Amino acid sequence: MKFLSELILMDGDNSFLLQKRIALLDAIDKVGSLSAAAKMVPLSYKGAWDMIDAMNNFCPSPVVQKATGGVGGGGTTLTEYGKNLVKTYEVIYREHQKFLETISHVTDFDSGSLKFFRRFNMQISARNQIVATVVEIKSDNVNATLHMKLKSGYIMTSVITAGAVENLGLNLGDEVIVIFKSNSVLLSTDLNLKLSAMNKLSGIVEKIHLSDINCEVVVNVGGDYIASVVTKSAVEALDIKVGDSVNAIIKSSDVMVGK
Amino acid sequence: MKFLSELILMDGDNSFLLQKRIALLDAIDKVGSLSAAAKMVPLSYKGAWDMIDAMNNFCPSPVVQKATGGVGGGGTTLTEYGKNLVKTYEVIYREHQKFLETISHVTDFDSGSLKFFRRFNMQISARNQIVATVVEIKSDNVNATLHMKLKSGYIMTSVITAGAVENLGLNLGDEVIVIFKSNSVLLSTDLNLKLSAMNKLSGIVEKIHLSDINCEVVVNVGGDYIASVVTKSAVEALDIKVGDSVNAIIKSSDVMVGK
DNA sequence: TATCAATATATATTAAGCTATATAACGCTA
DNA sequence: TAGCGTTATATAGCTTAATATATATTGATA
Repeated sequence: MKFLSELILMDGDNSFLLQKRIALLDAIDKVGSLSAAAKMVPLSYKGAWDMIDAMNNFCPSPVVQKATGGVGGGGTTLTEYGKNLVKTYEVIYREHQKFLETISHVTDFDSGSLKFFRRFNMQISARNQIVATVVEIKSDNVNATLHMKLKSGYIMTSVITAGAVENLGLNLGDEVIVIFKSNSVLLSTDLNLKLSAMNKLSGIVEKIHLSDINCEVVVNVGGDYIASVVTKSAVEALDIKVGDSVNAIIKSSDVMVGK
Repeated sequence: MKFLSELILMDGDNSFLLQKRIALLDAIDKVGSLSAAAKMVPLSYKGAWDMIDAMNNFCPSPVVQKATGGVGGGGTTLTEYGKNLVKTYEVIYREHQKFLETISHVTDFDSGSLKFFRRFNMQISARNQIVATVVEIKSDNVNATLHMKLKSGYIMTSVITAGAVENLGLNLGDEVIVIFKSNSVLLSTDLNLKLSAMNKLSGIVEKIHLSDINCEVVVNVGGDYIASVVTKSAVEALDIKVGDSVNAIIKSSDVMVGK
């Protein structure tokens, strides 16, 4: 979807104009008329008309459908494509704002470099990335123990270095991402198993994906999906099938935190 | 450094103007004169003068030092502050471009959401994040083995899911970030130790940071720093001191990859 | 002290974009 | 067929910002 980034983002010259364009689309969706939407934004009718015309020509698919004449004189409505454009813009805009906020914190003005990490804007290979809220922080000189609450209600524990807590600026109540590799996830069918200092999450097996040696098992834990890679023989020994109840077990030292 | 983000980034209305401002500063630094720099950008003299005046007034510290009269008529030179501004802008600009490029790939236009991860723009708690280049990819249905070359020449191995390789769009030659927790790093003084399927990196102990129970040891491996957290007793047993040669050992399944 | 090339400052012109306004075309309804 | 509120289209006017241009000022140097 390269075209989208060009329309929305590369337009750095005047992202302000872009915001008006999206506001216009949004208003059209609400009002059903270009002239009325133009007044809402506000924008002159011709200005609004030119914008829509430009977008319809530029986009691979029209953004609005216009009707002239008829009862009520006609009207303008968003196409499915136009609605997607608005929705996508909002996602990207929010993410962009977050980017702007973050980068000012991690940039070192005096040296002209990124303070902690060379790149913080990246995707990582870990399959398991779950949103959570920090509910407790315990720290000594070297290590810190974090407790985080998932939306399913489960509390997860992570042990990371105290330096990392400081670098991330972690505080109680922060929304964070709990990260762990699928290799770090063990499975157990003994639901009453007692373990210390471990994360134990009960869920339902959603999907099983086999290869010659390994096996990826996806477990639904209260709406969050956890991927586990275990050996094929382990799955056979436990006799795990889709729909079974299982425990996903993750060592707290295998759990990382992102913010 | 909140002010910086306001100057550089919040100026979304006309980041184009901003680019001109930076280009002007850069030209001044090269030429040593405002009028000559204005011609280079290009920009009218008054336009350039107004820009500089605005920046000098807006910034907490002047951006340039101007001299009128004297041999050669005077001149304009960047202050230390102005030089930092240019340097910092370049870092942020590059990072911003990367952001723009990435977000168009991970945004799903049809649903208006982020495709793979809810947030990819984050810092993570892992202390060890080292730049490397992908030199080999072996993949089966579930797992993939990656070989990556550090700038020090060492090859590191990572085992991640095949799905992750696909999501990240990993290819040979890509620049990636090797990520692992300091808890996953073992230390050994037996430099000839043979291990299979492990990452073994020789380096020099740079720093030792003690607490009651744990101990953080920082090892310099050919210019890259690797942090290891081990128990205090282990450090005492191995008798590790700053300046010693040690091996840092990381299981390949503990190594994550970021892009 | 005259000279020189730069800064400092003001004014008129140009360019671009948007607004305001007017008018035509349209097609359903009563 | 007359009425309506909308889209479609053209034009004149306003606003803003940048440019072009001109002129004064400055201070070390020959």
